[in-house]
Amino acid sequence: MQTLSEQNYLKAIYRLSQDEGVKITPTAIAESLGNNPASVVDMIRKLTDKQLIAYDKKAGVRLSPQGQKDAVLIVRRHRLWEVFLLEKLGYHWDEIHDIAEELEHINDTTLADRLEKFLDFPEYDPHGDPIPKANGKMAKPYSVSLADIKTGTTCKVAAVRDTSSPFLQYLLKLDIGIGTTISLVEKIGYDNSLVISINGKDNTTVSQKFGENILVE
Amino acid sequence: MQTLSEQNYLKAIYRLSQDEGVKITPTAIAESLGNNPASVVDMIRKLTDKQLIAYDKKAGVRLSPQGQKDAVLIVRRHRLWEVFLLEKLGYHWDEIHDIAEELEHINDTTLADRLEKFLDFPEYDPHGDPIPKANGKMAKPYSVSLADIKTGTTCKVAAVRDTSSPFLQYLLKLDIGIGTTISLVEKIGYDNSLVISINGKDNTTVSQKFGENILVE
DNA sequence: AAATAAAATTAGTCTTGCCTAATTTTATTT
DNA sequence: AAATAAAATTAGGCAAGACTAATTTTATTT
Repeated sequence: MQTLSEQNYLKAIYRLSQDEGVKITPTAIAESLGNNPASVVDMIRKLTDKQLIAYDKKAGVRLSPQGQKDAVLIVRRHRLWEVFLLEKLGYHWDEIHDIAEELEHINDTTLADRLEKFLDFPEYDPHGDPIPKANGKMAKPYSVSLADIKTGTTCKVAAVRDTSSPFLQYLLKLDIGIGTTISLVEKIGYDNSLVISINGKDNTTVSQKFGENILVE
Repeated sequence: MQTLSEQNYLKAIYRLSQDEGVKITPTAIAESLGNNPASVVDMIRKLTDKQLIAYDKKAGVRLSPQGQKDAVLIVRRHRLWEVFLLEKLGYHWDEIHDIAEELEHINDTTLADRLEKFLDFPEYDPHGDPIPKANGKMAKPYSVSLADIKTGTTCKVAAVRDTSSPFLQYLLKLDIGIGTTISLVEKIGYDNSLVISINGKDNTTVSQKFGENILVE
């Protein structure tokens, strides 16, 4: 098994690899973890030695089959714990990420499977991210954002891209959660702000950045 | 807050301080953690600087009020997680200690309290150890062992002193758990072995060490 | 009380995982 | 293509937390 740090690197690389066609560079990993690129180079060497990743200057960093498996397991644990914290312990969705970030590292052969069963095999976590099954398979993540849809369309919130507390608290204030109905009333050409109607209520204007962080179906 | 290592030292010192009247020496701590005494001396300095312990050559190591508080909180978390693992996830009592050992370090202001509520405020953990309340108070631990009672007496298993997997698996094989009725039929003078009857069934002979690790009421 | 044994401490080392500063390599402009 | 900017890498260092070996202090025997 890996150290805590190694696991966090694997997770970061996995997350970056979700943006298909984007090369995973040391700098990108460094930014993602808030570390110095020099530290990343060290860790790339270590993870390469352990055969968890492969690094090629041209292609960037890629997870090996084993690295992929390990990363997915960490993500699985993270998302299952998030469901537990929300559903069983009554946390709000803006409070669970950081705690799950610690819980995900607890490693026991049957823990994730037992937790999954206890939670009745949830498909998605409270932020709308699909939960990998024990075999590593999972539903396709949502990918269409509120900023992508056509003016006049109505959709439902399926997931959030940003799981940070400030963003989620803002959503709470706007009364937006998973399943909320949103209509895109107008796109402001000047700065791509979005005028939306939440659950059929009065119009609200939100930024492009905001819209990009809400995934819909 | 403390590092993982610091927390483990606090916990070890707390555990040792449960044997009243016994001086807590660097060597004792080292043995308890499987570390080298030299490492313990380093950590004693660090914890002293942080005012979590006080060290006096004569009196040995003692927890400060803050250190005591922190240690009890770790124990509280450990025992609550053990209840969770057994009752909610269906683990057996010989499997939970090591997992709880990791879970206990997860630090969030409300996590332990929420977990306690979710578990319906258990008083004892699956090994019979009392669970500290949020204010640090807890029931008195059981202290009379099977080796302490008089021949001919019948009692109930209240707790186990040894929570290691081998011991608990042995108990499983003997069909002994918390609440099991045991009668002490005879003490063998030669080596203090105990002849016992479990739940009124045929006699079994167990060692003195075994008897000392079973606490009864 | 001296001799011996045990415990505590110090000194120095190692690994992990991070850092900064300097340098080299690769990309992007002009 | 040369100049410049950005990214990657190397070198050297630091703190935490462990270790071993050597030394000093304290306890226990004889």
